[in-house]
Amino acid sequence: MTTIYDIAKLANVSAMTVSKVINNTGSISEKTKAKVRRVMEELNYVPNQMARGLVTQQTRLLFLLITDITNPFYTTLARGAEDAARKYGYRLLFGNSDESLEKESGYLDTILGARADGVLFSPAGDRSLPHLQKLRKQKIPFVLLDREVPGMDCDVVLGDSKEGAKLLINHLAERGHRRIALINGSSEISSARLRAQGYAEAHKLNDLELNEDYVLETDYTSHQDLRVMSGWLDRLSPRPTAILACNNILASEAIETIRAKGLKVPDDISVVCFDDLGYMSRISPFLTVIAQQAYEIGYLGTQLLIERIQDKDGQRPWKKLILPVELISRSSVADISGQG
Amino acid sequence: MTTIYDIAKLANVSAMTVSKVINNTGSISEKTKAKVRRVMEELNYVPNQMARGLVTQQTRLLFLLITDITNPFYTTLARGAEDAARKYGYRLLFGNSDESLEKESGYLDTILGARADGVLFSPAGDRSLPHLQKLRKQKIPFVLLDREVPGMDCDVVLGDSKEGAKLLINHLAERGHRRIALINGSSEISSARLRAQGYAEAHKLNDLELNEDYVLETDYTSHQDLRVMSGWLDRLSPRPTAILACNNILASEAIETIRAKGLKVPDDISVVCFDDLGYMSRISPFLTVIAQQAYEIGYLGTQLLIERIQDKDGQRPWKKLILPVELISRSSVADISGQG
DNA sequence: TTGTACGCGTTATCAG
DNA sequence: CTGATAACGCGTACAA
Repeated sequence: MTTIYDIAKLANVSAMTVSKVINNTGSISEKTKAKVRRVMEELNYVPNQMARGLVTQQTRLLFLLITDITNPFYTTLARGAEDAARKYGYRLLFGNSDESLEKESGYLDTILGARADGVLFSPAGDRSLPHLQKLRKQKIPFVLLDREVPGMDCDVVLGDSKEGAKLLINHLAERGHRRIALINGSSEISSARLRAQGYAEAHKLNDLELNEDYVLETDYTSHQDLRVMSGWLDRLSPRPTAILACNNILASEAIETIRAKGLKVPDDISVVCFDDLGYMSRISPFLTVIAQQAYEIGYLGTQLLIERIQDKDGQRPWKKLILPVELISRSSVADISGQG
Repeated sequence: MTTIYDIAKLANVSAMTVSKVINNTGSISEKTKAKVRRVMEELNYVPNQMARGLVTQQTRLLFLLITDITNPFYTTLARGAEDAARKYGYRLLFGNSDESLEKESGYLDTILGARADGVLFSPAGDRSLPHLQKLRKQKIPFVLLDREVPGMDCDVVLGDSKEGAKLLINHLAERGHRRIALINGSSEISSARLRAQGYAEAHKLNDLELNEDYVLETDYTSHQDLRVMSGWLDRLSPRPTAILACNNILASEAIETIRAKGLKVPDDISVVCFDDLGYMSRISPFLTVIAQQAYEIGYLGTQLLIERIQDKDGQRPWKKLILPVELISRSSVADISGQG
């Protein structure tokens, strides 16, 4: 591949002159600049970022690790991160951990090996802690997105999970629901814990009875979810009149489970969940959801990260941003306040 | 950051020995290996891939460039690519060009600069040709996904767009539709052209009249789409009884447009499109679609790419894989064969 | 305004 | 089995 030496030879200058032209450092006559640039064009020269990074000790590369690339919440978040990165002159690369600690670890090696300048990290769960510690030890700045990890002080940007759960329960309670089940993600995920808390608190506020059987903990994205849900729902007696699913995928699984039993949503069971479905909601405005500001979480997180990178070894305190959520009411909830 | 020299010093060996332990090259006594490994653990050592890549001239990094990260078609494709890459010991990074040649060009620089071993490329359109030529000139192997680019001979993996369009038109024709509009993507995108062809051919086969006014060409993902569609639909007289949208996003916009006029889908206008909605289809099994084998396109494309990479300067012919599509019939099509 | 020497962290080559 | 040396492509510091 072409190097600055190839360019230098053809342009009859030294390699250093080429380097200076590329980086606009030092002072080079317009004439030489033009000449060098012409040769670079001809040879389709692209600076080797590895060599460059090796000497400058920075890559201007940001890395975004998300846990589910098929979830509109994360892809919208990615868009926000991308826009912010672009604005500040950084490049952004994505990785998808698929909720797996193992895959996460693989991406960590990629990140560490590539010496990314910073990382936007949506951790698979609390057990991601060692991964974060690794990052910290190598002094690579990172910002947690969507999920916190106990034991790690750092910048975080979150949606207001607890408040979201409360809004959802209130919404259901207002419509006469008193038996509301919760299909939660793993309790090793901070947002799932917060949502469970909101669920519980809202129950007290609305004077609803809490029933442990009504709470199901699942892995996100598990292929077993459907089977587990089905058995769980069968065992529930009396049947809940509503289900709060902790993300859109769980909601889709819940709906499939319900329908497989010949029941209808919302006639027999209402379903609400966290995270909107992007433009898919336009096609069938069905699910009542808590919409998080996904784009903003990505955008603000990236800004925070870049500030950290640029204010090297500055000792200002960690920031924790909690963005408000919004309830979008559609048609997956039945009003049963007239009955019973 | 820790280097092999730090390790070497602490382990009382030379840097070379450390390198050999890392790469399992040469022969090192088990004892030294163990010692070196212990020190690496302690210091959380991660090899610098930049330095490594500089000397080995390979990165074992693959790059996947997609045009819309929020579209389930591409994210499913990404999953397939990821799995294949992992299987063969490569790392996969994503970029999102957002249908923009400019952003695509930015990612191209990243890819070229990072000296990726290979690229999975879903081009923004025909005008991506110079980008591909750049890649070719630098001898970086690539495989085109989902879209071809005229003038560029290379490996390609596609869904069968023409056949898909035909299936959709046949499906509509069988249900009595004779005025079917087409909302297409830019004619600078190969898949859009093929879909238009399939649309036209199926019209002839079904003895339907072709009406140019019934064909709308849009940018994918344009914010203007909604306004344009609205005006276009108003001008159509008589109104089409069905619309074929060339991807799921266009379909969502079409549906929104239709509903904004107080019309119903499918009662007043039926809507079908390309690409399924992933798990979202479970929530509301509404849209009748042509499902492409997104996962397989990603997986096979990656396999093809890796073969190319490993069989360096082999002169075997380019492969063009066209994967079959499947029509999934749901409820966005009305049967009007009984009426007039 | 331009060029030389050196080092970034690693591996290939070859010598011990 | 282990180590010294050069080289990968580039930028910094300094010299010319």
